[in-house]
Amino acid sequence: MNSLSPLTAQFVSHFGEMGSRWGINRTVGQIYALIFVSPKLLNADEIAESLEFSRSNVSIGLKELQSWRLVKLRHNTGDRKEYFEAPQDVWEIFKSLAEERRRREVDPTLSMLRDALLETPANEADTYAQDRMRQMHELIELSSTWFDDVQRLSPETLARLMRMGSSVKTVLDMTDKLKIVTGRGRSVKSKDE
Amino acid sequence: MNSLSPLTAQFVSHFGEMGSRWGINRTVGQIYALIFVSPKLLNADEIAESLEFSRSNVSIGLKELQSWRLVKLRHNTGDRKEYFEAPQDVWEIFKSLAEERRRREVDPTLSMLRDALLETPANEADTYAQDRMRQMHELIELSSTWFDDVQRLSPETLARLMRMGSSVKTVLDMTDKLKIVTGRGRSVKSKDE
DNA sequence: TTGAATTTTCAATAAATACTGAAAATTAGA
DNA sequence: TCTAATTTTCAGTATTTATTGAAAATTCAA
Repeated sequence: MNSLSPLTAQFVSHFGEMGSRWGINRTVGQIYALIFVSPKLLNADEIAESLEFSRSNVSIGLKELQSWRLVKLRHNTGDRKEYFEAPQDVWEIFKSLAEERRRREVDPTLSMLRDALLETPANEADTYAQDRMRQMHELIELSSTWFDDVQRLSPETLARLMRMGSSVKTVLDMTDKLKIVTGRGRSVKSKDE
Repeated sequence: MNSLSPLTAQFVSHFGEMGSRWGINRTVGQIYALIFVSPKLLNADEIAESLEFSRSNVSIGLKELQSWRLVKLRHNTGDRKEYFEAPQDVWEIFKSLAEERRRREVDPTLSMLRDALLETPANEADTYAQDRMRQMHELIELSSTWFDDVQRLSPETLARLMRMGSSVKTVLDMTDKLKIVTGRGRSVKSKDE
């Protein structure tokens, strides 16, 4: 890793390792890490130089990162090169990642499950299998629509919710009581309402 | 896939594909899927037979699944073979998965970041890099302690929270008002309180 | 303890994935 | 339009990861 400060080198190399546990590969992880901590926009040649990868490898990696919406392409005036940066807001980054994983992994699974649930079970075992698939479908559907909802909260509200931690239960209980008293909203029933 | 019903075959093969996008590999994904939808405990030979993998491959795959706490080992009376099953409760499964990912991916990253944050930046660029790392650390720390908290909620409370979706904001606002009126708890201040 | 049943390990091989350099394609200004 | 700068593609190679069969280790009941 040519001329990287020890601090950055450490970070970059950790992301390389982690990258491969993730779907993403080592190179891509390192490229991202480098861009993430860089105070200035970087171009592909600089990245290839710093990380000692071939130019073509960097090109492929950057394409991958763009497809995950983790890096943004920029142009500097009077320079034909393409420059890259990571979005500033880490929440934004987190959301892109989540959205993209959802698109690639969750949605296809939901769609497969939906199809499977429409089929007529051929025997006992199929009936059981279908029931398991139903449970899985329900869980995934519930958690992903919830994630959608939460994502739409303002960062402030979200932070508030998070800071609240498990004491959120008290709050829920409180509002249920209020609803019962005032008669507003539907009261909360058992799981299968 | 020997003698699997079309329904199960479809499910198993989807998990195979997905498995490789995940950290897990194709074989492991398929083994898990098969166990998940099976109405009875399965032993390694049955799995090898159904999926047409070598016995040793199944053995390795099962070890991997156990290390993720995704399958449980059982013994049938009067039979020396080891039988496997997936936990019944899909929430349990989800939690194991999350915990294990955390242990393997999140915790090492947090620890690397903490180390990096203790170092003295050598120059401008390092100062910036460290600041970016601080942002990342904060986000990861916040979301993982939150996840811990949420995980501790009863399934009912959790379901309640989820069903509530983004209207949770209204509830938070409501309680803030109550707290102000009654003077209980600390009021919620700006992000950097 | 022994030994049959069973699981695990391991070295060899196969398959998949990553990486490179060189050539082709694209781009934007002259 | 032409050309130099730049990015992308691609076929070949290297590396990593997955898979297997056979041998070793373990286990449990007799």
